[in-house]
Formats: sequence, structure tokens, C-alpha cells
Amino acid sequence: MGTLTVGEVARDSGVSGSAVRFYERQGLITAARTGGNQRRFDADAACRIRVARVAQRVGLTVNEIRDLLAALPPDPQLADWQGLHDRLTAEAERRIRDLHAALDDIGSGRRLCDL
Amino acid sequence: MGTLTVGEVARDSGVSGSAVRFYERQGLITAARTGGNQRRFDADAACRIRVARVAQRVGLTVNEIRDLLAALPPDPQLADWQGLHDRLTAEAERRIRDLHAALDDIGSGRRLCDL
DNA sequence: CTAGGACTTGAACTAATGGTGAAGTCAATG
DNA sequence: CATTGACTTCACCATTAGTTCAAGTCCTAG
Repeated sequence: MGTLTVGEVARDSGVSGSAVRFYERQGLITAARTGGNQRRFDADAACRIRVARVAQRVGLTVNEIRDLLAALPPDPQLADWQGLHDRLTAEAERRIRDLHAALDDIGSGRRLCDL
Repeated sequence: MGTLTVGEVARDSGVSGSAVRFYERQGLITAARTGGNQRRFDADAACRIRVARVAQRVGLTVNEIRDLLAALPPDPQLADWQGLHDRLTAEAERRIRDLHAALDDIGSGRRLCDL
């Protein structure tokens, strides 16, 4: 139904109010509006934001996180969160593989430079 | 002594001429000047740029790469390049550890969110 | 010696990233 | 009904890594 204000979601998720509004603009979270045009969020908003913060640590941009969270239906079930978890894990592992590939290039037979 | 022009270094390193000038401005490479004020680079310039590109893949910013390359003396020996290699490797591994830590947080007992 | 391609500078511009701040409006309480 | 804190929008900020432009200079091959 949407009962939480920007400030409450900010507190619950640990980000600033301006960040909450930013995330809504970017489509990471959605809000209903009061008669006076104020945002009202569902309980899962803070939750989505916490996921978004983890995703940022993994290296995803806000745009990529929007796409990731788009897979999450309204009123998500455990399996939905699990799916997100799996995607994030896969992404982190992909990035780890990329770094290993860079390491391989660095350490491969040919030197960084042949002086 | 410095015999290579911007264009030659660009060709040898695989970046654009404007990027070569940018890297010099940022202190990743240094250049001598002709009487007519044109840049002349040593043979290791392209080499440093190739190192810089690998460092970018590892996730270093140009500023960080400047600091990294600052450790490289003029006319570097094999051991100097080896030192760079080690530092880059350490940095990549640090980033891999950070990703693993994020993975641990994702997968740890507490769910992404407790719905 | 001259033509023209490669070079010079500095500033403006691009494009993405992740927000913040100012000025003004709303809403709940005493 | 007035205060005060939370809310609104939109413009703006700072960083990152360059690119582009104009107007002019250099240098090398013929």
C-alpha cells in the first residue's frame, strides 16, 4: 500500500534521503504518491536499496542495478530474492574471472614489455 | 635520448595521439622537447602505456597508475618491471578478495533481506 | 625552399557516474 | 493557525578519461 516516507526508507536502508529520491528516479525503487505529491514506499524499498548497495560493491552501476531489480516482481517471494542472489553471485564471479585474466596477461610468458 | 614522436608512440602503444598527450600531462610518461617544442619520447614510453592499459583493466585510475609508474626509474631494468608486475598482481588480488568478501556477505546466513 | 602532414597549446566539450543543494511546499502537532 | 521538520523539483556539482577544435608552428621529403 505504501506507508513509508523518504526519511523512513533512508533510515531503514542506511542511505541519504537524496539518494533514496535518486534511486527512485533511476527506477531502482518505486513510490506511490500522497495527495500532496509526497512519496510513500512499500516495506521492500529499503530492502531493494540494501541489495543495490551490495550490487555496487560488486561493481554494478546504478543502471545495471535497475535492470537487475527489474526482475523482482512487486511483493517478491523468497525464490525471487534467491534469483537475485544468484545473479549477483554470478556477476561477482565473472568479475573475478576478468581480474584473473588480467593477471594471466601480466604474468604470461611475454613480459609486460620486452626491454 | 628521445627520438619518438607522439604519433609513433601512439602507434606503438595502440592508443590515440590525444591519449598520449593526456598521459604525459598526467605524468604517466615523460617527454623531451625538440628546439621547436615538439615531444620526443624514449622507447619505453609505449611500454609504460601498455602497462597502464593493463593497470586500467585491473581497475586502477589514471592517478593511481601515475603513482605506480612513478616507482619506475628512467631506463628501468628487468627487476623494475618485475616490481611493477608484483604490485599490479597484488592489487588485482586485493580486488579479487574484496569481491569474495562481497560474495560472502551476499551468501551469508542472513538473507539479502528478511522478508 | 616549399608543400603539407604531423605537431603545438588551451579550453571547451562529451558522456557516464552518483549523487547534493537551494528554494519553495506540505503535513502533523501544540 | 503557526511552526517546524520533512518533503518537492530542478539545476548543479565533482570525478573520470579522454576527444575535439582552432589557430598556429615544425620538420622532412622532394
